[in-house]
Amino acid sequence: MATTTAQDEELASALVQTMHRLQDLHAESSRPLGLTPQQAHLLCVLLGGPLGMTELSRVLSIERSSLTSMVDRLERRDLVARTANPTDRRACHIELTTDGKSLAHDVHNAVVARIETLTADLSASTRKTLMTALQSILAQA
Amino acid sequence: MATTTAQDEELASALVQTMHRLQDLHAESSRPLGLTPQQAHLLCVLLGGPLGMTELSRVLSIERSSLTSMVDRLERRDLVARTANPTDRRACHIELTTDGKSLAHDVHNAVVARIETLTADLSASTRKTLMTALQSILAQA
DNA sequence: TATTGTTATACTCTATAACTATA
DNA sequence: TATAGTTATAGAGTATAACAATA
Repeated sequence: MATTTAQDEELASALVQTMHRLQDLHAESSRPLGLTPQQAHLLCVLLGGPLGMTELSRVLSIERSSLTSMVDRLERRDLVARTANPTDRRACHIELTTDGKSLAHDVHNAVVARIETLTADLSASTRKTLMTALQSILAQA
Repeated sequence: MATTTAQDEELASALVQTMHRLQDLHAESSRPLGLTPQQAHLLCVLLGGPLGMTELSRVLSIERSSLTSMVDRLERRDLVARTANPTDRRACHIELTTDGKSLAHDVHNAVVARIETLTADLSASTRKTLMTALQSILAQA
């Protein structure tokens, strides 16, 4: 059985605080570009290539029905497009338009730039250990 | 002028990914307790003591007008209460009720428990470095 | 005049349930 | 039957602008 120490809880709390701080920063970077944080996330995910609705909803951790309206709004702004899936007539691919790709790059760069200022003070070795730790955490998912 | 290396960007991207993963985990921990992630955040902030609307909106990074309706909903469920501020009749304190305090502890414990499973694999020294790095990042804010 | 909090309004995000078209 | 995506609906989160009461 797991014994939870005060240090464990402090670390977990620090991770939660950092999450909230990064969320704020993400929102602050998205807004000037005319995007909600959720829209920014969606566009950045699509930088990796087109995805179907079911797959995209899984990546974003939202219901497909919620995604439908999000995609509707972005499609109206010509930031994404629904394209037919040749091998399955029920399905579609969601892909970035030229404008969408450009905006996705902009928001990604803005977020990364903001975060880099937060990590600028860290030593090279701390940075390396941090990277390893984050990869370990992400691997649990 | 800042020179951005590929490693800097990788670290920033890993932080963003971790943020999204922790957000999901936070939502998954809140929902079974009947709370949205935003409501859970609000309640947990109030564990530190009562706050005025302006102060609370600043801590949560939302507009005061948005906070009004959130507090309305939580007050209807008897999780928080608005109490008068004796020294300023315009202002009020938002504080946890007995039920609210209990629920706030529950959600905090649930989130911490989930996060601890993610960091369980890290060595003591990695954990220590991670903690230091997070504190440095949080200090920038 | 400035500040505290609320109201009015309009969008966006989100889930659940029911539906259609296709596999 | 199962899956992909949508529609209908309801509630929650959010911002902007305008407001009342108090400082």
